[in-house]
Amino acid sequence: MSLKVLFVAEKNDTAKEISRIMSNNKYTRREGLSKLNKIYGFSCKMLNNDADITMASVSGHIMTIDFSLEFKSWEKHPPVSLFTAPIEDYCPEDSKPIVNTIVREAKENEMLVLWTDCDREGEYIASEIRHICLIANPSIKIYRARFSEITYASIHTAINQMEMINERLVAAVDCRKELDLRIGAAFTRFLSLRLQKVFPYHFPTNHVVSYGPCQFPTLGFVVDRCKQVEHFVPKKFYKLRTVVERGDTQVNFFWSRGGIQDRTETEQSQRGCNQQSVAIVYRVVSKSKSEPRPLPLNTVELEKKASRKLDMSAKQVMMIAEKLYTQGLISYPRTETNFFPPSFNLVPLVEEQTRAEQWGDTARHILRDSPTPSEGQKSDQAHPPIYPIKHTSSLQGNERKVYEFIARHFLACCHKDAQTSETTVEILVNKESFSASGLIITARNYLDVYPYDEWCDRRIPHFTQGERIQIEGCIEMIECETTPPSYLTEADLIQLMDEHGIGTDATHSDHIERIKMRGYVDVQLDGTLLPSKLGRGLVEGYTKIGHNLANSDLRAELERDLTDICVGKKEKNEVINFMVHRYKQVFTEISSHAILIDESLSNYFGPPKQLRIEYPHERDHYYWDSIKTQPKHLPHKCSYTTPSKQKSSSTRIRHSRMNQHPYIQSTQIPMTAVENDNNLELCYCGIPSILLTVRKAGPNTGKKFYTCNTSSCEYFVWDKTFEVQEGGYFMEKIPTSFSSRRDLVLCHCNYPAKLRTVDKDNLNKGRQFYNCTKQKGNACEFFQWEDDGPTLSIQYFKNNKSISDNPKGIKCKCGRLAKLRTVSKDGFNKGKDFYSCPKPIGGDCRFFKWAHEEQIMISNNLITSQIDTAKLLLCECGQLSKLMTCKEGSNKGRKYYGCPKKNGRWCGFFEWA
DNA sequence: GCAAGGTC
Repeated sequence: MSLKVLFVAEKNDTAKEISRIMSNNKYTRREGLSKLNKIYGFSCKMLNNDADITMASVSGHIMTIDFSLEFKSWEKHPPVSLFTAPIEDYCPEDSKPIVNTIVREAKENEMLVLWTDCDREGEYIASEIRHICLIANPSIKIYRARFSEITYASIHTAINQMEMINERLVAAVDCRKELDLRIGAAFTRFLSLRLQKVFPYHFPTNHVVSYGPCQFPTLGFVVDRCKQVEHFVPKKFYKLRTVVERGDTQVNFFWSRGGIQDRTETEQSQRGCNQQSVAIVYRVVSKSKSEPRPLPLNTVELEKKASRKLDMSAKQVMMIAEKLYTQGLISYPRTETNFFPPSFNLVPLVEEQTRAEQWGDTARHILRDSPTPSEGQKSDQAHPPIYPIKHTSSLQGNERKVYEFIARHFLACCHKDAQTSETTVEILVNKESFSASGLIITARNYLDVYPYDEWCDRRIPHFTQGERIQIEGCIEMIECETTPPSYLTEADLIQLMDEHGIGTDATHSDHIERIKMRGYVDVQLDGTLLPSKLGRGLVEGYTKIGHNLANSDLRAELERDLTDICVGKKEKNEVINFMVHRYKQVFTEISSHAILIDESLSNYFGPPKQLRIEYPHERDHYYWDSIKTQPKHLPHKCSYTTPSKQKSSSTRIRHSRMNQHPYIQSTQIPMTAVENDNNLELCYCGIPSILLTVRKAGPNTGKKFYTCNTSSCEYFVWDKTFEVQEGGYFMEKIPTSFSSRRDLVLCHCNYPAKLRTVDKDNLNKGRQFYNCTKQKGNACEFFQWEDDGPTLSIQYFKNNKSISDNPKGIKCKCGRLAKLRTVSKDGFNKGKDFYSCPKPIGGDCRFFKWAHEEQIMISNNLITSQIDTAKLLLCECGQLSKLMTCKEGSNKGRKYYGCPKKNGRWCGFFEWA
């Protein structure tokens, strides 16, 4: 009885090649449910058994992740919530035929062998396939085959040394995926939504201003280079030169000391030399040198060299390479490997190229000496270097250029190094040495087929050692200047990304393309990259806040953590928790200082067109989080105002804002600044905040709140000493003397409190205090020492609901007599009475109870079982809050109350149950 | 509408 075994590879190409090798070319092929992934069949020996093999494949990752439906809307939840929002795995539509094929085949086999690439992502893809197969066939035995190249020897070694999936590698990829999504999405939503509001003409609704941990460092490289160029200060330096005529040739002899910055010293040497009329040939040296042929081609080199030499972007090059690969013209183009394994048979590949009209001769020449490929050191342990498979002469345009480059490069590295002879002639003039050199290519070898390396002869006439040359005193001084570095080309950028570990070989060109698409960089006519106004403004804004998100160190640090997970030094959750916490802190600081980003962008885009501060719940959605997380007293980074200049009057405050703040000039929603002289509420900038009144019609009309006086931070707090209720009372904060205060002290029942004296024998004997005038049982719990500091005073207004409205003495959660109020908001419950805490909103205990039980109406969208009726809470927009459960994160399972509204109408109310 | 990573 034969073993029935299912093999699954990472891509169809690998599946086919493994099948070919293991079956000695005797395999069958049938269609799968996915057009691109065929199913191969063959028999072989496996674990000392006969085995019937079914070889299937996937196309990279099967599953992907995204936030749960609840968090898909950009407006429903603040971006900061994405740091902890639930994430779900799902199977995209185009993966379903692949999954269905694997499921079908897994049911038919007793063993599964995973042949995915031998890297971190390959290990993860293996785990995805395992997951699917186990659902289809829970008893299937699972093994992992590891191979570093697709050769007979490697495949047979892999099958005889099968292993288990390395869970650490899987955990590392899990970690990367989650962090990339959370961090990328949080910052992208935050920035997009903000700029859409602040610069609506430049960033209309739905315009995306993205952040990603790879794309932003890529932008950072471009910005850095641009700044290096701009800040470059040229320095003068001086050289000496003399020109010697020999026959028809003029030979430039340059001062052996090169260039020096000291002009006086150079002039002294020049004068000394010019006193001589004769130079002596001191030394003539000729030496042979090898000019090495290129290394076998990997992806990074293909992108770099082809984009340099073929006038194409790296992305274009890769897209064409992929097309050539699918046409069977070249090998797999995503590879890090730059050496051919010893077992690799190059001869048939070179033979194929003898058919080429332009380089066929070189191919024949290589075959005569047998190919000897150059050898690099890099390997991805999965793929060979890029080489041409079939010759074709039918390609046109850029496809032809890329194919020709790959073919010529392949032949060049199979050829021999070029040989040169370099001759250096040194002359002495007044003890100063001058030299000239020439270069002759003695054997072109690989250069015959590789025009991308530009070598040419630089001939020098014959000189004899000891020879005397007339120079006739013509030593000249040349004044030079140092020059700035050049702007980055795509090739330079790929080099930097490679060096700093930004992205992978397969994604470098994607990241470059993305920062072009987002409008962060512009491509110059010469192909170099310059940061756009947007790209530059963003990097400058983040840097001003103190978090340069464009720095590549952030990604490098994550890569180190991922490596630590792979080697068992760290745990996945440890890294996720740490990074989420850290980036959330960065996010909070950036969101509370985002004015600095606006400011940086306004340097390029002009003043913002819209007032940022409107009605609190219409402010940026991260507002809610910044209040909840209370990032108090961040370093003062405001640049607009100083506290001392704006304390005298409300009018002056407003003028100072209008004069100094570009946003205020285009205020669309009028606000009133209130007398603020004694305000000690400091905003996050550490300066006195301003007290404003909500003017916009809505449930909070007339309410007052403190916010940053310069709009430099996101500070926002409802004023707890003011409250305007329908027909209610008006509380005003006034510092009162103790004597004048006496008649005004009210208890929680809103009755004048009674002044009493402690008569018990204790430390407070004789001390006076206020409490409720009513008898025990009916009295509220108000208590206040008479000799305490300034307190609140209250003026009555008409129609105040009184104690008679709470005859049952219903108390709120903080022990005060609950206040009877009426729902004024339009809606199902308008006009209904309810009891709530008497304290102003913001400082209240959030107690809620309908005045008449029979009136209890629950919105249709709430399910009764979800509501803890003992704790009905009103959210900030007047709705009954909804009891919900955290689905993920450190608070998983913990219940909380939140605003029940959806679709961007969510008010931000939140309280742990 | 957001990230980065596979592959096609």
